[in-house]
Amino acid sequence: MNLSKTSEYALRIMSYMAMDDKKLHRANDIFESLQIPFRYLRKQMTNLTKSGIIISVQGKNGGYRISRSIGEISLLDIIHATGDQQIMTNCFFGFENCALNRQCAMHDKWDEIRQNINQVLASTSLAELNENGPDNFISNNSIQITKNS
Amino acid sequence: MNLSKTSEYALRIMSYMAMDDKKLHRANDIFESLQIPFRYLRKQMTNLTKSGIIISVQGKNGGYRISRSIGEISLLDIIHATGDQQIMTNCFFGFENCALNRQCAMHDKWDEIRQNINQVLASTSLAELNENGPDNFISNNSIQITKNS
DNA sequence: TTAAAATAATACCTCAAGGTATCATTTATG
DNA sequence: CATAAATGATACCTTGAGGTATTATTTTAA
Ligand code: SF4
Ligand code: SF4
Repeated sequence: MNLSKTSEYALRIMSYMAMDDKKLHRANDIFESLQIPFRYLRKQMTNLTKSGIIISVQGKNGGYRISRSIGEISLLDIIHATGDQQIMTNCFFGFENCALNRQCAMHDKWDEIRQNINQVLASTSLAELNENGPDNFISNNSIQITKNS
Repeated sequence: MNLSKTSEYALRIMSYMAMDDKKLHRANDIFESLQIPFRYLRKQMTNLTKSGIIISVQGKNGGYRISRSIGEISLLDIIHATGDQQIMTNCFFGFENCALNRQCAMHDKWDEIRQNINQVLASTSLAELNENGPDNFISNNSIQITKNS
């Protein structure tokens, strides 16, 4: 599997924001804790805003805030918010149009794997994530990317 | 998850060849049953040859043959043969360098998912695939891509 | 020995995801 | 009001995976 990098970023961002979920987070603060190129992060923040999963406040002292209770936001919600709708291809072999007269040996196995992943992502909330080591998995070590304004 | 398209193609190719595993298959025959762009398929055939998972015979009446018993070739072997060494990123968030003072809530869940997938891929052989609907999952419907020599 | 039928090698093209740069807009505050 | 500090919009650049095109090589068989 590969989540798109964009989804990985979104997951980092939301997890970070969940650590102080009522706060208005500035893009700059988020940048300093995550390892995401600054301008790309900025772009994605407005994307996430458009998706409705966060809200933005413009102007001086502006920033972003999680729009719902972190107990109600699943990791799958976050992935979907980025536009990645389907995380794994339906057919293991990548066929768009399988005849499916009778299923091949991989069909059910693959289906099971996909369901398993979906179940984990759908049942894990930001709140749960937040209870467990957010100060760790958010690599709040020193910044590794230079910002360049 | 996404296997690379190249890996999906390799899985199709090997599955197809496994249907007649002692035969010398011409690239052209393979092309007509799978939905893979012809020239790209040709390129990949020589790649697979270099990897050793198939052997090639040049010249007129040449072609490709599976190099080992299909009972000994796992789907994971095929994926590895394409150069895709790691099918899922280790860290769910895509961090290269997680501090890991204490693991975050996703670490074990993600690990389990990865192991599960690996286990399925490593334990499913071409032979098993071949017992179950190869005439179906190999979309041997009419060709959908034009070959252009 | 020559032509045809196959694979091999090499170089190039294309496109979307990821990333950057610039300017515009909004808002707080002195 | 003017400035600064924040986000928004827009356009562009870069890179690698996927895909094409061309030429070279190997082998069979008429
Ligand atoms: S039966 Fe096999 S080939 Fe067909 S869609 Fe399912 S996994 Fe793909
Ligand atoms: S603990 Fe969490 S953030 Fe760290 S490597 Fe594991 S999954 Fe990634």
